[in-house]
Amino acid sequence: MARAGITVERLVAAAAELADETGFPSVTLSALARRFGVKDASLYSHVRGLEDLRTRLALYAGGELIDRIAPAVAGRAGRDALAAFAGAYRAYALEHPGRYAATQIRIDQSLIADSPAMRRTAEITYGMLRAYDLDEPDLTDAVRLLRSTFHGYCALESAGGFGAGRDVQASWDKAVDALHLALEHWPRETERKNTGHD
Amino acid sequence: MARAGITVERLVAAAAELADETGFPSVTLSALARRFGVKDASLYSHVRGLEDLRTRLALYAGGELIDRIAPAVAGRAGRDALAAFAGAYRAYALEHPGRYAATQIRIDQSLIADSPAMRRTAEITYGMLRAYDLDEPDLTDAVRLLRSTFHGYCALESAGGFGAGRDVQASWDKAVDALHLALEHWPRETERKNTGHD
DNA sequence: ACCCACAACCTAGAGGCCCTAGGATAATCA
DNA sequence: TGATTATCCTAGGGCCTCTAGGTTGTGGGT
Repeated sequence: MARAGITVERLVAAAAELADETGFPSVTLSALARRFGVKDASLYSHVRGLEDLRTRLALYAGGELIDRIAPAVAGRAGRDALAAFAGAYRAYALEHPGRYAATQIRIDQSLIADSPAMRRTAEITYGMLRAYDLDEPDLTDAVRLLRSTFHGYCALESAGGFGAGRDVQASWDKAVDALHLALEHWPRETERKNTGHD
Repeated sequence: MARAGITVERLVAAAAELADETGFPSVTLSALARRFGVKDASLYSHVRGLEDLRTRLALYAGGELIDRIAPAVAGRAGRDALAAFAGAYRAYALEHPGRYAATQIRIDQSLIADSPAMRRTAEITYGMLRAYDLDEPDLTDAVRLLRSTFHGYCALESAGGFGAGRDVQASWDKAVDALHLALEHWPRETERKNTGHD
């Protein structure tokens, strides 16, 4: 009997496609097995279970996302960098709704910590904020604000949370402008407190 | 055989409790039936199915949320109103993670449109922004920014997305400050375009 | 007070999912 | 080539949704 030639990598890649096609919640071991012409029990040789697969997918998508953002931001600073970051972020979220949804799931904090993608994301984000000349804890606060707004906007948009009356791209551009403005005139902390790289 | 006395209202209320206790994804018809000491098939007399229950829960939670926000905002304007809105929003999201998660699910747009909770939310949100003297389409853009940031922050926070290094409440206060600043110095549209109440 | 109709609940069962245990076989390597 | 290992299998348990159709408690009409 010919073998399907499954590897963890192929499994995760197929899961990513499946997520974008049918939505993250329906990336299931059964569906994946079906796609490989294999019984679902067979997948347990490659993956510990559904949760394992999903976290792998999350890290995979997180890597893809930052691989899109990094070149967009490269060589830019200030407002340009912010706009590039935002644009790449949202583009990925819209093009790959399933993968993007995967990045939102709760993951063991330790797994996140030593994921190269996450380190790279932190580097690039904090690097982008250098132009605004913020000190801790304002830096961390600013990062949290950016992440929140970007994520919130994409989540709401791809969930159909915005009405159709106003162009969604235009609102996004405005939001980025507003964030740039907020970063430039940031309400600074007078005294320095502890840091805590997000 | 004594009857359990189930109604749609009791069902949704129990689902809300269950959501907060064990997480939104595990609010299931079986679990709910178990809680009422009833077979799961019996619930189909009150609810069309799982999706029906979940959307009811979403609308219910949305109503609770705005019922928290409304009194907090009442009688305030400008920064005060914004801070009150933000505080009530986040407090609800943190106290009732399951219910809050329910509000995030994708719902038939028509169901949302004629939900009184959503109308009330729109009223209060746009009312709160009156102090900033924005015209359309900036108004809608501002609403989208606020919703995005609030939702994104709460989603990330309750998903454990923020490191422990910096106080989460302090970052939130800073974000609200930054939003207030952005609203005050909003990059206005020169020409008027179409409106589209979100 | 009684009967009827309806709503509330039941059992039975199909189908999908996750996951475990243990068996068969293809690929690989000594 | 023969042994080992990784890949895939069948079998089965548990939990889930949902449908079809049967029974029984309850309230309204007479």
